[in-house]
Amino acid sequence: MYQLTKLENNLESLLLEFNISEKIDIRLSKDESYDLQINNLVKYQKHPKINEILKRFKNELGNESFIEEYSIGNKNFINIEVNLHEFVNSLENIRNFIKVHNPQSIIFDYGGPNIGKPLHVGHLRSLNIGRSLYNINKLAGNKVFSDIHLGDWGMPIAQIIQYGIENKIDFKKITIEELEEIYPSASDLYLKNSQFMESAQSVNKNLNDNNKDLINIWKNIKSVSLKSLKSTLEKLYHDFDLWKGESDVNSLIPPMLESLKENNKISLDDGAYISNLETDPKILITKSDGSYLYLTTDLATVLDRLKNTMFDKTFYVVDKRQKLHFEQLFSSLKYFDFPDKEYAHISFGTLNDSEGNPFKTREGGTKKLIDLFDETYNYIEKINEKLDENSKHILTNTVLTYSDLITNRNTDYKFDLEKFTNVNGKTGIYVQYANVRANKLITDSLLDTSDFSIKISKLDDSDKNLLKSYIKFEFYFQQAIQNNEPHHLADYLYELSRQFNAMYQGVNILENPDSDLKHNKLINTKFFLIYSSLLMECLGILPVKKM
RNA sequence: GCUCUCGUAGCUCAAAUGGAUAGAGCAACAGACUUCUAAUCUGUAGGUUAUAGGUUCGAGUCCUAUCGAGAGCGCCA
Repeated sequence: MYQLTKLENNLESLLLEFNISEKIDIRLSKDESYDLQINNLVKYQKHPKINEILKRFKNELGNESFIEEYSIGNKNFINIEVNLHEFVNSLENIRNFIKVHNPQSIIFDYGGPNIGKPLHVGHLRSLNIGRSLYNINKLAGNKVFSDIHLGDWGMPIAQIIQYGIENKIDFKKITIEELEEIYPSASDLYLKNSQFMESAQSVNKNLNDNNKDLINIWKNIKSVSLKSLKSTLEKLYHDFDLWKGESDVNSLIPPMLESLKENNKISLDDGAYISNLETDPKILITKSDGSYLYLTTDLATVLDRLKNTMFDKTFYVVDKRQKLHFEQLFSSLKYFDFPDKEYAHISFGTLNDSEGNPFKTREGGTKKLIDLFDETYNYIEKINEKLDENSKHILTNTVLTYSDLITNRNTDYKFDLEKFTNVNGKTGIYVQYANVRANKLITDSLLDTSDFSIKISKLDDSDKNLLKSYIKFEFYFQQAIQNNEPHHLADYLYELSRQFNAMYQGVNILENPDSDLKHNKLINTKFFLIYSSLLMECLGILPVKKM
């Protein structure tokens, strides 16, 4: 952790004197009576100079003011108890402690909603995980860009246009409702009717070639769709820095392909261009009619970003079934000699209904995200009829976010509305409730917030448990940012909230005759609010004022 | 057929990348309310980590096999 960086460095250079190159890792202790542990010496139990090493370690540990006490157990596990007084004095600075040393520039690619159809439940995870990682990296001091990366090009659009042409639909007057009806019919027809398929493919080819009439139709569709998309996203408290789409890179593709041909990176196979990279399966770059694929536009998108957005990394927040696509994309970037940058597929599992089956409407179609929002909203309304509209809105988004982020992103999970809206358990409602209680307490107390000191001797167990839990923040934050896994922070927020509630419930704070005890608990509450709010920010959750 | 994930308490999930006695929540059971927001809190019980081997000081985590579940596999995105 931040306060112990110096100690870690000292211990590392100490070991170097014994020709041991070892990264010292101070971690949370498994032993309940301690806070931190160092396990690095376990593997050197039989080192000839272990006794001397231990002696030097004891010297270093003894000189560290942040350490109250330590013990070296069997097998040389080292346990550390932190000095609460020193720790409490540093608590306010948590926002500085989580800053990275070398800030980087990161693009978050949300793997695009398709403009032909409304946001469906499948988009929820990409939005939640993406927003959380975006916030976490921003708090860490990295430069971040979110790009919704719309699916506004390719076969789906061509299918819609061809369907519209055949059914004499006036695209200038088209509504979102009509558009939403066309897409399923068009894609259904595409699979069943080979003549329609050919026509649609020809539309796709002509779009790629910038046919003016088709582009005008496309513009109408996109504008109608985007308006609806933005209104749904606004309701879910999502926004993006970049509203780019696949269409934006269309003009970059022909020169890119020319260059790849010149450099002998791609060649014809059954009329289509495939990568010359030896892979199984082969990587398809264009279709045999010359039109483009998912991979073609993704490659060109990287070119576009290299030109317009300085970046060190790109994170593709896209579901795990597209693993092969991203493996192909990343190996192609390398094989095609694109500039060396970091690319990662932040994959996630499927969101299923409470039975564990894919989410469907009663009619069997894909379920709209806005419908899931409305159902959750109505459910919360039933539980507490007195809530104002804004609180219901925030709580709805809390439920949709927290329940999504509490699980490891790669695990498939079941959306169980009854479970997720329960105040008991690891739910968004529970963490909001603790935050509301704490806020009310501070407001009613008229606490002087300039004095953050605590009387250590007057702390009871519930105070200490809560205070010591703040030690874990940096560890979980690091876990989250290193592995791109928000669930560590979601789980930790529950732990803090539970411990706050335990402290709150123990004794009456405001009416307490012991003024030191009262002061301690109010300051502790203040700390809880700092941490709880910061965690909510990490997760993309707004604190509710009352509930 | 090939490739890749996964299998942890009755249920839903964790486990800091190989560290000590595998942790939470729900459900169950037993308690605490003329409340600073009880939409709460306290306690009890629940495990041969799918199975069988292996690697080493140490394995839920790594390797091999078997069983079981899911996903992907050039002209969709």
